[in-house]
Amino acid sequence: MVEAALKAIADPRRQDILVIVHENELSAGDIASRFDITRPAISQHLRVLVDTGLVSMRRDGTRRLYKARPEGLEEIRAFLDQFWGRSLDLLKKAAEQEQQGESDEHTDHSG
Amino acid sequence: MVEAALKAIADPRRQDILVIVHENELSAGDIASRFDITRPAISQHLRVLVDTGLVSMRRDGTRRLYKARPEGLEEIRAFLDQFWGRSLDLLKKAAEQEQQGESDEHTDHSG
DNA sequence: TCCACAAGTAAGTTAACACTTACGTAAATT
DNA sequence: AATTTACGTAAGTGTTAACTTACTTGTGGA
Repeated sequence: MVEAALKAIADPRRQDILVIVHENELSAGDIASRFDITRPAISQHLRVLVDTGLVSMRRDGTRRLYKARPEGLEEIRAFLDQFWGRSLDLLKKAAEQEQQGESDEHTDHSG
Repeated sequence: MVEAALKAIADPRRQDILVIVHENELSAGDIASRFDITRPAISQHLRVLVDTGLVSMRRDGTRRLYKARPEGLEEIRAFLDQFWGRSLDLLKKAAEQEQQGESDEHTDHSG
């Protein structure tokens, strides 16, 4: 379930939508008007975002209002936290030491 | 660039790989042996993980050893943090209050 | 140098997905 | 009830990507 949210947030268009509905609760048409793609396409993205719990929706007459759902993002954060067992802090320190030994990229794979 | 990492981590197979190479530095073949899919498939996943900075690689004779790169994950976390402007805390509080008003799912979309 | 081992690369296949246009649906207006 | 407004759904298309089976590359040993 959280995996679906991760997949959902990986899409750049949905990222943009999330940013837009972050502070403002907006209608589907309003959201769509800010993009170059068609309204149905936005509708489908909104569907994904609602299904994965990243956005909530409520009806207002003939319109549908969407807004970001902080809990959804929080789930992703929690998932990433437990992802490699919260030993992140330890590994981070190791990484900081590593930084002094090598100042280049992570791997060259040029051969 | 971070977006690519997000996309990379969204894949369940790569998530599994990340977990495996989280604490142990393993060879490509060793990693592949833990999955049902073919070795080339794993090789391609490893390529993606290295390219997005989530995993590092070093050569050891004829083998190639992979291990998780905490910095990569950290970048994703940082991205999510700034994603909706760190006002997450405020929204989280709002969400906690919201919990008392509604105990059901985020949206029903059954109509 | 010839062989074996470890791994990446190429090319092709299938499925997923982000789109499109066309159509259906439901609430407000007249 | 018919119309308008706001939106979702259906069906089809092109592209991406996760796989497969072959093949190539590179390292170490006899």
